[in-house]
Amino acid sequence: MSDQPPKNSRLRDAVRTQAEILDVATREFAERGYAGARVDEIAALTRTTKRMIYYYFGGKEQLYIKVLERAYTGIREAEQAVDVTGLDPAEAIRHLAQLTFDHHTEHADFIRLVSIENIHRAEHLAKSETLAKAGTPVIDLISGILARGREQGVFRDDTDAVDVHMMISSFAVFPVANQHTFGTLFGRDPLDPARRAHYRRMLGDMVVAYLRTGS
Amino acid sequence: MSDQPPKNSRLRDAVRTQAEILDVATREFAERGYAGARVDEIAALTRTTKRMIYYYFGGKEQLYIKVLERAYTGIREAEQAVDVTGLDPAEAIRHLAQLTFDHHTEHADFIRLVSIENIHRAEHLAKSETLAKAGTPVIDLISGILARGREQGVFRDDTDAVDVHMMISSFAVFPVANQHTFGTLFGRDPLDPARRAHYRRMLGDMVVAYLRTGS
DNA sequence: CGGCTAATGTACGAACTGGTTCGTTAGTAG
DNA sequence: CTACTAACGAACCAGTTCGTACATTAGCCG
Repeated sequence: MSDQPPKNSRLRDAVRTQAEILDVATREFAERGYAGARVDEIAALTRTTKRMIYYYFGGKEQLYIKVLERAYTGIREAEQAVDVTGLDPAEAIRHLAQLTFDHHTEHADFIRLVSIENIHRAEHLAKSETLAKAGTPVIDLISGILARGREQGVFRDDTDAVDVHMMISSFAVFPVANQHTFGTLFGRDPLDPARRAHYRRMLGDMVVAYLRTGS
Repeated sequence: MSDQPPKNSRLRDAVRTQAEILDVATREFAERGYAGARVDEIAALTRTTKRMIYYYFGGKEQLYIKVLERAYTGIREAEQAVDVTGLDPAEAIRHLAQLTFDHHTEHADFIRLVSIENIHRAEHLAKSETLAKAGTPVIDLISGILARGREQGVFRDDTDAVDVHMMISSFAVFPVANQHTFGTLFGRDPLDPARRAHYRRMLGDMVVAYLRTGS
C-alpha cells in the first residue's frame, strides 16, 4: 500500500489536458452547435484555461475538427469489429443493421455532431485530412453480404451496398436525430426503452423484407 | 394600360414587410442555425431595417419561432392534400410515402430547420402554441390505410401509424438532412436526380415489403 | 386638409466572444 | 543542482451582436 502518486498527479500533463479539452468540447459542440458553442465555456469546464485550447488546437474551428475526427473514429472502430461469419445473408444484414441501430442510439452526441456538420454543409469534414481519406469498412462488409445473398438468389440485385447502408442509417439515425421534434409533435419518445426495442426489430425486418423483394 | 400603382407601391405595408422578413429569416436560420443566424444580416437582406424585426416580432427568438411555425404549416397543408381514395392499401401507402419523399427532397430548408430545432431539443417548438396543438393529419391517413390493409389480411399488425410514419420519414429525411456528410464520406450525392428517383422507388418498395411481412 | 397613429429609419450602447500578450512555473536533461 | 523548455494562467483587446432610444413620416379618417 505505498503512496505512489497516481499518474494524473502530475500538475502538467499535455496528453491529459488535451484529452480533457476534447471531452468537454465534444459535449459542448454536440450540445450547442458550432456557432452556439463557447470557447470560454469549454475552458471553464476544464481544469485548464482558454489559453491551452489555443496552445494545443489553434482555435475554435480546429478544435471542432478534432472533435469530429474523434467521433467518427468511434464508429469506424465499431464497424470494424462487426463479425457476420457463419450467418446466412439475411441474418447477417439484420445483425449489422441492428448493431448500427444500437451504436447510434447509444451515441447521441455523435449523431448530433453529424447533424450540426450537415448544417454547415460538411465544410469542416472536408477540411479534415484524417476523415477525407479514411475508408468506410461497413461498405465492404455490406458488399460481401449482398453478393452472397444474390448468389443464393435470395436478395434483389438493383441496390448496392451504399444504398443499403443509407437505408439502415436512415432508420437508425432518425429516432436520435429527431427525438425532440418527433417526440413533441407525436407525444411519443422514440428512444423510450420499450419503443426502442420495437424499432430495433422493425429495422431488421424492414431491411430483410426489402432485400428479399424481387427487383 | 393605365399607370395604376401596383399593390406593393405603398412605401409602408405592414403585411408585406412582415412577410419579407419571414422569408429572409427562414433562409438565414436554415442556412446558419439559430445561434449562427445574425439579426443584422436578416435586416440587411430585407428592404427594411432591424428596427422592424423588433417592432413586429419582438426579438430573434420569437422571429425564429414564427419561421418554424410557417415551415411546419407548409407540410401540414401538403399532408392534408393527399388523396388515396381508390387505391388498395399497398398502393396507398406507397403513394403517401413517395409524396412525403418528394416534399422533403424539395424542401431542404424545412428539413434543415427541423435538424436545427432538434439540436435545441425542440425548446422553441414547445413554446409555440400554434404547433403544440396542431394535429397531424398524416397519422389519421396512415391509420386508415393500415386498418384497411389488416382487414384484407395483407398487412402485418404489430406496427401502428406513428411507427410507419417514422419509417417513411426516416428514409425521406435522411438524403436531405445528411446530404453533405454522406456525400463527402461516400463520394455520392444522395440528391443527384438519378439517384433520387432510385431512392424514391426504394422507399416505396421498402415500406410495402415491410408491411407485407408477417409479424 | 389637418391631425393622429401605425410604420419606419438612424444611431448608439452594453454585453459578449474569439483570440492574444505577457509573464510564470513544473518537470527534467545533463 | 542548475538551467532550459514545455506547459500553463491572468488579464486584456478588438470586433461583433442583440437590442433600444429617439426622431421622423406615410397614409388614413373625419
